[in-house]
Amino acid sequence: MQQLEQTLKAALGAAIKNVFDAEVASPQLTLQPTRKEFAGQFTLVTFPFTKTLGKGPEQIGQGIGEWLVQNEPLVKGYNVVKGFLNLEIADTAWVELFDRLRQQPAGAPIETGGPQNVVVEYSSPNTNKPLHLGHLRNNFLGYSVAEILKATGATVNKVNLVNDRGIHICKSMLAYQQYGNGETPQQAGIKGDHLIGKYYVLFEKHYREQVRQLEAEGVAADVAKRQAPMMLEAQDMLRAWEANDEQVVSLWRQMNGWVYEGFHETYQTIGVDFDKYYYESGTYLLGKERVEEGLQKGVFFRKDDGSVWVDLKQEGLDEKLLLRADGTSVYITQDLGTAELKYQDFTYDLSVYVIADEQNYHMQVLKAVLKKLDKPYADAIYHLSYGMVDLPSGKMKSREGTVVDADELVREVVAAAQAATLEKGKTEGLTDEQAAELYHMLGLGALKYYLLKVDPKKRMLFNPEESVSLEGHTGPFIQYSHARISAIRRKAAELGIAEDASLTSLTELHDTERELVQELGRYAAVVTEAARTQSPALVAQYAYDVAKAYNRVYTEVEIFREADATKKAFRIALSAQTARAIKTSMGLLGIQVPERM
RNA sequence: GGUUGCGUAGCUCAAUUGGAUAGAGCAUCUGACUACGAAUCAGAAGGUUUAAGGUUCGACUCCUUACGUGACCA
Repeated sequence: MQQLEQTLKAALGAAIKNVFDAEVASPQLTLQPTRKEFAGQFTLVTFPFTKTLGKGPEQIGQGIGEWLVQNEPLVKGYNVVKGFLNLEIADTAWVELFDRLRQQPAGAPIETGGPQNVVVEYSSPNTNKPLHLGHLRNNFLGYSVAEILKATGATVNKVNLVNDRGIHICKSMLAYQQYGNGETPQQAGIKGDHLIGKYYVLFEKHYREQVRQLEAEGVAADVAKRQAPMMLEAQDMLRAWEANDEQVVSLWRQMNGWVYEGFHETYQTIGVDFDKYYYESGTYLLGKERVEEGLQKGVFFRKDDGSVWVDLKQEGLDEKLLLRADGTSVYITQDLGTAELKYQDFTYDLSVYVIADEQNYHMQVLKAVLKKLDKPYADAIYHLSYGMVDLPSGKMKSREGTVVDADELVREVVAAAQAATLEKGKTEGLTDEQAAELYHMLGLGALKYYLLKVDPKKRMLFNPEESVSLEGHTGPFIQYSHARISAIRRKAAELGIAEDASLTSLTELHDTERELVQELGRYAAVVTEAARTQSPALVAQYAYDVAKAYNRVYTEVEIFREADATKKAFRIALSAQTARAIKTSMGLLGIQVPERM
């Protein structure tokens, strides 16, 4: 389609030169798709030229349109509505475009001139509780953005930075030590991450009890929170951990090991993966070195109490703590170390951090601090800041128990897909194993699409009923379209109709066919834009548009009953190409599509 | 208090980055299966784009103010 637009733009330039004897820079010639209610496929807005050409917008449109019809074979007709020149492109051009599309090798990179060596950090869980709905949006986004960037020919490494140390981890450990009786995931019959989550909750429960007790004894609220025995013990444990206390470290290893097994299982289930893991326990010391470096360079300063700060007022930010008075690290300390490690490992020209928008300020600070340190990789850092997921009941709050657990949610969407499939009686001829695979594909397709179709930057509402819906603007709608096309292709194969027949004798298209070809032609532009803005939502919308356009063709024209052999061959080829477009764009979202459903 | 994001149909989301009569899905109503897969398609209804001003050929989009709502920083 780019070629087609290039040719058109060149012709438009020539038209303006010939009719109005003026030059217009090519970037000023912006073509947009013609709105449905008017004839044509491309529209030129002529308002911007009224000044330079000294004519009215309609006059300009008429002049250009007339010249194009006379001199440019691509343009078969035009109409002018106010300042809009609508161009009708000859069907032969659309057939040629289609022919080029289907001959493109699968997986050929889309050249965008964008970054070539990318690191995408996503997921990045804490090891004190299982993954929840918010992590799912994060995971699906990260995976999809990585795939989209790969499609532009970039080398992409997906990394997971595990937050495996700190006071919150010690809380779970402490509760386990006190109430666990050596329980293991195997004994308890639950996943390791859920087991640890259980003890984290237990900590909170007993801790709050102690705070209440102290308050009842007349201790002030903030003092009670700091002085509660369990909090003090957790802090002791953190110090012991940092001092490498053998017993504490060994418990930490054991419990984190259980969590990792649990996470791994979840990652496999939801179909995401990582090329490399980083652990904050392995990067925070390097971060401390960077703080030292900043002190030596004189870009950081030490306060009287010994804490280390950076002044970012020049950058429009504030003063920021980098190291506590007791020498222990804060979040940003380890982030400095991780950024450096990642650069050592991958020498990226783009480093994406998939992190919720509540950390906007933090990420600005990180980038600014790295710039202060004069790190070459500071500018390559990009915060893919996504909005939080709300529930119909409001915000998810772990303290109020309103958190939607990821594993449970996945089970529910798969069960819903199973129920719907059984109700429709579509399991005929499938083995139990194939059926289970299908339910999984559909359930996850619904959930992933639901979370990815919204602009990442925006906060979104999670409605449990809509997330498992299989109709309308959903993943399963698109999957269904693919399955239906597959049925057609199977039949075509049985009938011996080739998908790559020559189409040179085809000169006329049905309106719906033309619209579908135009959709198919947008693919490269959509991926380019999605990569630039790091927005899988654009790809999600595109996959839907393609499926929708195909379904219209399907009801409007006949395929196997078509008498004209060329038209029949074209429709089979169009079906095949549509299936390919659906499969690849859904693939960029991490969603698989079935052959039958 | 300071910084910052958001506000579009009853609900959930779009709107090619300043372009035409603001589009989809859900929900509601109507129509299309003895056909190639109805998890589909077609149609109806639904809007002062929170409000008021401003910028210009043109504003959901940019600017100002107010209101509502969220996040972050103390």
